Amino acid sequence: MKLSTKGKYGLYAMFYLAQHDGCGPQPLKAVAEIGVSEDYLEQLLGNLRRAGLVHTVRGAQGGYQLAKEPEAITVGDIIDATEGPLNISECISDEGSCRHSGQCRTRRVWEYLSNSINNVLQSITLRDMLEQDSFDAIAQATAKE
Amino acid sequence: MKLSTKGKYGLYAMFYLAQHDGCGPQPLKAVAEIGVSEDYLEQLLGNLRRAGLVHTVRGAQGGYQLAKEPEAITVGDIIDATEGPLNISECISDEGSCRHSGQCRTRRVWEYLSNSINNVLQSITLRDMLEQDSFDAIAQATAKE
DNA sequence: TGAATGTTGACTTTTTTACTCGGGTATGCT
DNA sequence: AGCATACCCGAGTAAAAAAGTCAACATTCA
Repeated sequence: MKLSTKGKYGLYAMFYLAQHDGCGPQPLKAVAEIGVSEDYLEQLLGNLRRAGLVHTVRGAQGGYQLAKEPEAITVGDIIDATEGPLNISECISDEGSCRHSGQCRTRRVWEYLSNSINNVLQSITLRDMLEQDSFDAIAQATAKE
Repeated sequence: MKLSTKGKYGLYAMFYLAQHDGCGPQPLKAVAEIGVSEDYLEQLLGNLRRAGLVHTVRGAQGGYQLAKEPEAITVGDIIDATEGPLNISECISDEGSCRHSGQCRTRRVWEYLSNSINNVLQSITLRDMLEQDSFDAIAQATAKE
């Protein structure tokens, strides 16, 4: 189970925009400094725009900027917009795919897992990422022993 | 982000073995009733065996059975054995891949997410799945609102 | 008008998934 | 011993998804 590059670059890009929040629109070329080709990044920012997370200004001196305050954007929002909704098992989205009795028990496991992941992703905002201490407080709960 | 069929069938198979725990070795043909070809299932059970989760008996009247008590096997163990270890971002496993300052902030997010998912997966045992009430108690904490 | 910048959809390449297949090895039964 | 019932292993393959590229277009500013 892993994240695709879309979610990864998507978060890099959004964090970049959060760091430059209030400095006017950032052109694609600047955002691409995070280490991804402009052509590919363009697609991701398109998804983020359609999800209402970034605002764009076309034309010269245009670019991308956050559509909301950093505290109003969660990591979950970003992953959702770039990777599509979390789908651990089609068992959860497709009602018809569960036939065997044994499978219904596992279905509850996927459900529980999905909920847990979503809760975690929704609990972290871009503001938390900007402020080291804020994130530390969140992360502390589940640190490795 | 999604699970592959390996993890899914792996859990189905292990749950099947848990249901037949103490009834002697279950032949591949019987386990395949969960709805997967014998050829494919064989691979998955091979991984589960190498991970020490199932015990096999070769020859006639042979088959597969749990290597430990159901309460000693977690969903995390099974996913690990069949899908390989959780790898949200190579940022966490490969030390060299983190160069930009912005990426290091996101790295902590992946770390936190990985830990959270592992905690959830490790918290559910096959015994919990066998006993409905036991699972309900675990799942209650993160139910949807 | 022209340079800078975002928009769009199609296309290609690469990687991963999800299998299948064939030949091997071990064991129990008669 | 011989045969049937099983598990064991690694190679091969087709389909799908991911990752990235590209070309033509639309918008805005100076």
